[in-house]
Parts: sequence; C-alpha cells; structure tokens
Amino acid sequence: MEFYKILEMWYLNNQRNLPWRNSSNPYFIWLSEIILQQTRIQQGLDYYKVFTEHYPTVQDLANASEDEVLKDWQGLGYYSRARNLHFSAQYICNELNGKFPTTYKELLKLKGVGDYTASAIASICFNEKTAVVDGNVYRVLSRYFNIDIPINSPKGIKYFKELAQELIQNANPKNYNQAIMDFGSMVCKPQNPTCETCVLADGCMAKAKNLINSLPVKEKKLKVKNKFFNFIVIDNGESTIIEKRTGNGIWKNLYQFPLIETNEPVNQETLFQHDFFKNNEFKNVDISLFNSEPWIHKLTHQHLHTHFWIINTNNIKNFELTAWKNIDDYAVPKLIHNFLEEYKSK
DNA sequence: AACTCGTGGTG
DNA sequence: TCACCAAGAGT
Repeated sequence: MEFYKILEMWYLNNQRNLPWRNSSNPYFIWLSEIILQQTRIQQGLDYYKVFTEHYPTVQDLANASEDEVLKDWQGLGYYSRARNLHFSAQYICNELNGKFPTTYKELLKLKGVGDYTASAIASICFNEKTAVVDGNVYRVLSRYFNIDIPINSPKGIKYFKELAQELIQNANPKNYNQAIMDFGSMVCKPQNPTCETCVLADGCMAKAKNLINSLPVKEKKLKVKNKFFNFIVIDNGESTIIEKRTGNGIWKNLYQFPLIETNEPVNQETLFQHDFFKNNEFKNVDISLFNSEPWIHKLTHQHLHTHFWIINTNNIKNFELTAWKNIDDYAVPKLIHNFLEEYKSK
C-alpha cells in the first residue's frame, strides 16, 4: 500500500477528537492554526475556546481593540501571532469585504500566515492539494526516507516541502495532512516512538538502519543571552504605574512596570544612578527589594534575571496611575503576571 | 539568511 | 538540571 494510503487508513481509526475538527469554517480553522503555531495542543485548547466564544466571527475580531485581543492571548506567548491575527481580521473585513481567502496563494498574503498555515487552511477547508510541513512532518519524512538534511536549513526546508508535495498528489488533502501530523505526534514521536506497532514500520528506512534516534537532523545555533531586568513597582496603596512596551522586541504592546534594564546585575546604589530616579518625585524615596534572589525567566534566546523593587509613596504627581483593582484589565507578560500573584498574596 | 519571538512539557 | 521540542512566521 502507498505511503499516503497507510496514513489515511490509520487516521480513520486513530484521529484525535479536537474541537476545530467539527468545523470547516475557515475562520475557526485559521484561529486554531495560529494558536497552535509552536504550541502544544493541550496548551492551546483553552485559548481556542476563549477566542471562538469571545469572537464568533472574523468581524467580531476585527471590531475588537488590539489591547483586548492581547489580553485574551495573555500567557500563550509569541504575541506577534495575536497582533497579526487582529491585523489580518481587519484586512479581511476592510479589504476583502469580509470574505475569507479560499486559496493557498491568497491565504499566504495574510500577516501571520506562512507556508504551513496557508497549506493547512487551504487543504482542510477547501481541499486544495498543498502539503503541510510542520515539526511532525519533518520527523515522519526524515525517518521514513532516511533524510539527514538539516530541517532548519534553507536546503532542508525546500527539500521536505517538495517531498511532501509529491506525497500528497493522490491523497485526500484534508485527511492526509491531518493524518501525518497526528501520526507524528502520537506514533512517530521525538522520543520513544512506538515503532513496534507502527503501521509504516515495514518501509521505514531509519528503522531498518537503526537511525530513528538520530533523525531528524537539526542545526543548532542557539546562543542564550543573559539580561538583567529591574522593575520599579510604585505603590501608594491604591494605585501603581504601568507602561506599554514599545519597539519591536519581546512582549511588544504588552504592559509592565517601569523597567530599568542592564547588562549586569546591579545593586541599589547603582540603580539609583539611573535616569528614572533623577528629576522626578522618586528622588530620595524608600525602596525595598521584593525578591532577594533574582527570578530567572527563561525564554528561547535569553534568560531574564529579574528583580522587583517596591517603592511605597503617596507623592506621585507626574505619572498616570493605574488602580490595582484594574490591573487585570491589562495584558502582561507571564513574568509580570507571576509577580502580581505573589504581590497580591502579601 | 541568520536572528528573534514565549511559555510549558518531556526525559 | 538541562537540552530539546511544540500544527512557524517575520524581518
């Protein structure tokens, strides 16, 4: 039996029951695909529920504010997904008259929709023969065909896409694409794949050559930087000061306490040298360190060594205040959310 | 084209 | 503990 047919048959009996599989509404499929980018299904499920209920149509999403969308996205990470989702919803409503794109080529024009997501929506909703290539597909194909081209190299990306595109030619694209992904996550897993009961074991070249554990090949070029964050938490009993992050870096458009970022650990004395404590009412105030040991927030490319400094003062005139009771209205990074939970309970 | 973007699970 | 990974995309 052909490769695609084995997977399609396996899928009939083993597919996962996921909420978006009850629908072929491209808006819902789009939501699910964006939420699941680089995200485990279990982690995304609650967010899918929130977004489909809070924004039942693409118009509802377009009519919301970005702050509102980011608040609903809070905690899921990779926040550009939420910003692009919102932007594209407005694009669909304003430029496309509310008509969702129906082809791979048109879907690719949406911000936040790349090759994978365009292929997924086109195949699942419109039965277009465009092969998805996600982490699961890289793993299944690299093992079955024993391909050691690095999957994160330009050569590898091109090679696997072309191979996947050949394999889908005689298949039912909607079922086949979802089949190979489910298969990759349930059977051909990164660690401890269940080769003993695998329906593709007979033709699997990696299994025959005992190379399962060395495939897929990935170039690693990750260097983690250490950064030192000092958040200044003003507290007059009822209110505090927060600001919106700008620029294109991490947590863009999310809220945080005023931040003093340094390349090295700082003591209180050095911290007071910073501009924030000059020319304003925070000169000569009492400041206390909330956490003596830094909280180390680990991101993919950086470790944030974080201290929270508390300033209790009633003398705030030149800043806009935010009431503590309203603090939950703002989208904040997980790090800030964790602090708020700790601070609240004390 | 290398680098960046979050958070959580896994062994 | 730590490296690796997760329905990738933008710049």
